[in-house]
Amino acid sequence: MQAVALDRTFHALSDPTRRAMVQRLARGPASVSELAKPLAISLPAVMQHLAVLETSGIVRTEKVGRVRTCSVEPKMLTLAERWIAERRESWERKLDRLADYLDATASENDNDGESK
Amino acid sequence: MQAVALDRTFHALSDPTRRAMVQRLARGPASVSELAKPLAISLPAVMQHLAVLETSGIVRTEKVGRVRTCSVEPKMLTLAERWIAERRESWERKLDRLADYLDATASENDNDGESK
DNA sequence: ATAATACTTAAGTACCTACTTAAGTATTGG
DNA sequence: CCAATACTTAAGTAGGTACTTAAGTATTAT
Repeated sequence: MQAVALDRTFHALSDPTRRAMVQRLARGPASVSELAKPLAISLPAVMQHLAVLETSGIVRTEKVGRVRTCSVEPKMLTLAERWIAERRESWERKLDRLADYLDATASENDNDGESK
Repeated sequence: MQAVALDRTFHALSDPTRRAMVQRLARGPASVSELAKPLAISLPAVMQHLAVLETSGIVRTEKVGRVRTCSVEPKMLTLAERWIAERRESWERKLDRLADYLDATASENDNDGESK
């Protein structure tokens, strides 16, 4: 099962600083210090957030020379997105069937009719 | 901004027990004890998870007599789903533009041609 | 070679989470 | 009425999270 992957992905996205980092990276790759620049926290704190994002699989990083370049890895985003979408759609189908049933019941009452 | 709502929603979804509860509720409303039955934790623990889901807005509950009935509230699911989808799509558009650019560069090298 | 840059590691602190057991409060069936 | 049911509240505990500052280690520019 992929439960642990979802745990990590949703946990990673539950922090506003990490979401800001993902938002920045959605525009394209960035170094750690570029990522840190708009944030009002220390660089080690940024590193810790980055580790959470990387462990979850949302972000991939590669170090060349002294610069670590970070980029989005969309697979995990897609996994999380689909988990939500599937439950939401299941719920909405349920609602639709209920509406259909209520409509059917209402017209039965309208003409007091039964098939057969 | 809706940052706090996203914090709470993603946090709520980051726990496997809470996701199991959402999954059950996606099939239709349930009482607290129905929700608790398949889970290997105490009822107070289930209540605490339920409080997290309710505070996040993912689940709505209503008490009638001694039974509290829980159901999915899809608005917050949609909000979270769209947050992910927008960043993923932004990243994918970026990749597409890069691919286009590389294609264009490649054909320039093929025929060494420039328009005009 | 020296110094600036770009991270990285370590260690400590204040809160937050998920869980437990024990003891409650309403409702409802016999 | 009395007891079973369905939750609810309270309090405690073990472990996790998000930060901090201080002190590193590589790389690159002068």
